[in-house]
Amino acid sequence: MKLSQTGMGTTKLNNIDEMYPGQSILLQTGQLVQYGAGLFGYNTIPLLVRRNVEKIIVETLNKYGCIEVLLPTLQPDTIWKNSGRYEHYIQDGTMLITESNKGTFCLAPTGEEAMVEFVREKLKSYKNLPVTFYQIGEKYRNEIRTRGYLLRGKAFPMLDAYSFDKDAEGMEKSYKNVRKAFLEIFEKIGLKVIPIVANNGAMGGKKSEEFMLISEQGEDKILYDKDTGIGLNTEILERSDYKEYLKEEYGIDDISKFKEIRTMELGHIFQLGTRYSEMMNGKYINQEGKETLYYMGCYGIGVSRTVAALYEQCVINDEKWGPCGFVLPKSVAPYLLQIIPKIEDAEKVQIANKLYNRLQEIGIDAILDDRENLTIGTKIKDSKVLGTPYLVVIGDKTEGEDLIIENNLTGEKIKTTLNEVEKILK
RNA sequence: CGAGGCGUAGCGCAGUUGGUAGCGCGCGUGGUUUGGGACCAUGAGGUCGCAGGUUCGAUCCCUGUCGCCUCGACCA
Repeated sequence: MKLSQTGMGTTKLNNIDEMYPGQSILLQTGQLVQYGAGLFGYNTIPLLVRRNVEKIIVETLNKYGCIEVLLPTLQPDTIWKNSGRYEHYIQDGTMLITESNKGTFCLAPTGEEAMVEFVREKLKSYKNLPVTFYQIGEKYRNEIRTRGYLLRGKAFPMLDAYSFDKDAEGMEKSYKNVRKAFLEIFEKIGLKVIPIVANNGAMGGKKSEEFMLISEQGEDKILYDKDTGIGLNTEILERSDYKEYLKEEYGIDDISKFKEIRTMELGHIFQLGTRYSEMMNGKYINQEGKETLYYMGCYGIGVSRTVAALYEQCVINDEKWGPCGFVLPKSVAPYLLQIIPKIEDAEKVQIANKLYNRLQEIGIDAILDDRENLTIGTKIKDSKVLGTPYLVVIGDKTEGEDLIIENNLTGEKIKTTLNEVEKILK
């Protein structure tokens, strides 16, 4: 990518939001654009980060045997009326609807209804079970109060997965499968996320866990035991049967040692049992030829929230400048290297172009800072604003094709040559 | 929906005890620069959120309204 073509200039940072410095920087530098409360547009780099996160999710779930599909977000109101959730979601204002001369349509806040409709045609026999379908699609929730930019918005991409099983035992197995996949996903992305006991709340069902990132920026409070790694959402304590619930479903006896910490909920998984199958008449034909209710599980990851959490986590907090940019982890950084030539020196520009073209040929995306009238210092700062993990300056100190690659995270400088750069980037 | 705060140039902000507006950054042009947000000169850019009211005159005062942010309530 040639930086001059992106329109993504940078600016001096001012008055960074103390609570969410990362997203504040994204907004001030035009990488995110706000359209209203909880409504955001993405410039190319955050968009590509989001795609990379989605790619990790897709590849991992596929590896765990899940099947990707895509369901419509704009849905006829009938499927919500049939499931009985229409009134609830309209009353609490969560679901947005749009009227037309062809009837009323709902902007789906979640996907259970659509998924049960989807499998109705596909999973007629026990021979088709078990299966887990998933999609990554935009969800719409008219939140009463948005919060923390992308952390709680009104329109956001969400991974939602649904497992269908013959019985409770199968459901437990599917649940564990996705649970493991989720842990792997967050590990690959580079976020230390812990699964904790959650209240299954409005979703009903049996067992439920949330995938939490420990962070003061989160809106959840959990009780957590550092030594055992076991935690639970404080919402649980509002249940009258919480002691039995913890003991029976999770084998937790004693929570006296647990300490309260703040976290950000990035994912949530549920064992639904037959509750939704009953509501939506989701049935298959069993071995005896009888119609039987599915045992379902559902699983979600807030994709944009994960991207926001990731950006917030990799903010550079400079002693002199304060929060002044990012170093994105290599696992999701769309561009690994920022090439900064001394633009007035034709020879250096030529070397920079050669490097850029060569990397492009071998499939490594780099940013070439071809903007004029900016000092090299400014461009180095900008590599951090954009979150690029490595930078190389091609200027007066550069001799021929010998290059010095700088690691933006560690500050380490590594000598290499134009033809061997990729060895360092890997 | 309860409580508080804020709406002035693309971004971040001043300001006018009422006489239609400035600063820094960014942007255009000319020049000097170029290894950790360079500098000089010169330009462009605003219905001061919107609507009423008071006034000779409102961006400023009053009323209403809309939008945004934070805390609370709520929440797959």
